[in-house]
Amino acid sequence: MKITLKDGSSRDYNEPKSAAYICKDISEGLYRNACACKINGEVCDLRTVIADDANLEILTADDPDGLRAFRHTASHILAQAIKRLYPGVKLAIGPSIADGFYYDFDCEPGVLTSDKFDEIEAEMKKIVKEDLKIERFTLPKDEAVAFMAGKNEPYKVELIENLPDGEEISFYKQGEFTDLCAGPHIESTKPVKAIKLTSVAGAYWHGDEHNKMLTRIYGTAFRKQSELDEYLAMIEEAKKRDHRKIGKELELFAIMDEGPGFPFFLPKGMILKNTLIDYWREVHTRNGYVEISTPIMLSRKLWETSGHWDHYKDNMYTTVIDGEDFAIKPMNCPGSMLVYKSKPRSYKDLPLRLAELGLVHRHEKSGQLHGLMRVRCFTQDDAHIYLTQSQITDEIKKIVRLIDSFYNIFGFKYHVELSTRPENSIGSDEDWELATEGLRTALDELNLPYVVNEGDGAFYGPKIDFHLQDCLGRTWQCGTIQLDFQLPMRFGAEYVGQDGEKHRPIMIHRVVFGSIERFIGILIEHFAGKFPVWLCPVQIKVIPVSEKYTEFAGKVNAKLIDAKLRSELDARDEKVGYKIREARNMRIPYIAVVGENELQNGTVTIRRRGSEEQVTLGIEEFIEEVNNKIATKAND
RNA sequence: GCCAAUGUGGCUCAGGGGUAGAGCAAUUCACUCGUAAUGAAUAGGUCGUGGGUCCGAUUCCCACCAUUGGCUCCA
Repeated sequence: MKITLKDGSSRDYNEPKSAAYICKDISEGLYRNACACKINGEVCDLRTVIADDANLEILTADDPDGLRAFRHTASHILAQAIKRLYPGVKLAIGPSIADGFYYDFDCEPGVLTSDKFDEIEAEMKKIVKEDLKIERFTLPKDEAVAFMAGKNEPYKVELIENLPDGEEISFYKQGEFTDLCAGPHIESTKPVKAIKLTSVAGAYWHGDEHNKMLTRIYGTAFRKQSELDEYLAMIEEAKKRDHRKIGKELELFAIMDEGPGFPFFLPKGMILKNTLIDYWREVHTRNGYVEISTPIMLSRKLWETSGHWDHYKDNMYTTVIDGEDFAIKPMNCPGSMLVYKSKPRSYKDLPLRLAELGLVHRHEKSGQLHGLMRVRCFTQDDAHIYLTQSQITDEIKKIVRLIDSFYNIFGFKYHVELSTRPENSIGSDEDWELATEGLRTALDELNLPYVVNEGDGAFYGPKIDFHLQDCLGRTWQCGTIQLDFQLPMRFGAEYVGQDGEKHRPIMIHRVVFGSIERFIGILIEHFAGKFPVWLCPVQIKVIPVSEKYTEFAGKVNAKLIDAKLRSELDARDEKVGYKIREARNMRIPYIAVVGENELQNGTVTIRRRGSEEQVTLGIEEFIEEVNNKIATKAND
């Protein structure tokens, strides 16, 4: 047989050989680092025996698939250590994940807690040192069930029973420990030299909250201690960008015990928020949107018509006014619908784009609140677009381009998901089909890569979601575009067509920021508080060298404020160095120092954020520089 | 909501069965200063809340609230 390698070279063998054998044949060094391989493009175990001509690629821990195999082995080592230390614990599942691995265990409460990590890690290191050879074997399904039943592992039995009949079930054995596993795995426990358990958490069996909660231990693993140390240092650095920490430091927002999930915007955070909104208004006006504002609280009857009372009631805050039920709006759409219906509409009005910066309230469960990212009241930069079926694809494309252009300003990377019909939904199959195809077509025509999220749509229609990343790589849904045939029908919305007949419009719900609160959270973490100048709550700090120059500094500051720049005077009786330090800590982009020289010449000596260099400029010249920076919305 | 951890002055944190400490911030005074912390003094906390155990609780136990990491859910 002929084995073709990644570099195009090939090797011939007269009899079937394992990938591991061939790898060793290529190079001992490569073999030492090999974790898995790709045979004809498919990720396989190194133990896989190749009998025919094939393309072979050896995967090391530098390759994502190789690293996955490596860390999957680490998760087995964790399970083995747990079984040694706590034989009564039952095994569930243990895959590798983006930054490491986890394993789910069923145990009595309090058995597996983070204070046991030292002990568990010590046992894991022992297993690594033992250099246990990892062997793969398969069993027919019934024997596999019997095997795991014999080991008293009910979760494994359930997993096997759910596998297709007639399939050979694969197992991996290392020393006394055997686990049900599809693989691939590395060949021995020995290379897993740098392991760290990172956290413990509850996780439902099969991810279903009706099932038992298991204990999940998260960890990560590398080939070298230095790589692990580097990773942990990187995580520590990333945590310094946490919007909750920076939000406090820069006095942007606060969340008080008196209002869990209800953020307060402080003066500086309010500038950030308003600046974003100003820009948003400008762009939307330019793009044919008109703005409305609808009440925060509306009658139960409205929510019954919209379907929210039946489908969203657990998340709504309600009250009683004059003996009648009211709900605080969790969404803006029904209000928008009433505005649409407030007068007769013509086909000439469509697409009608009604935008609203709507403050919505949703009762999120206590455990899911997270700084500004997940709150109980937030401002959606909402818009509802009423249009005809033939206008759908074009309009969706326009919105996608709009969202893309917004995110590009900040340099955000995002990924797109298309979510389809959920179980708890309203509307006909035909409408769902039509709506989903409309979204799909727009994405396809724009050549935008996306993943499909089956069953994850809103109860009234499918959606396109835009996801942004926070400092730790967790993704948050921000922009979304939802197509809705239901609400226009429920509310009996109409327009008069060219034919003089009444027709039903289709509705698009869309947000760009998503929630302004969440978007600001992402913004803070993305820039680590070093916002582009146009967004900075304070753009310039004017610092007099001593009290003698406070008056002059005040004049400079006033001039900057007159030029519509956000400038602050630091008139405190402190040394220059002290005030500079503080201005830097506040990530202020321009520090303007004035003393005798500047007083004589009518200049300012400035320091730009990120630079130690001092430049003396005329005041007008400085104003021009800052204005240019603002106009371009440039990031640092 | 579920699993686990945490909760000490405005902030960051130490301590610990005999009713609390540091640094920064604040206030006052002195210095009048040229690019990442001038010095001194003063003030500030019933140790998240409510119960319980104990001669005595901030410390131990229970409940609740909030926060953090996950799960589930979601903008």
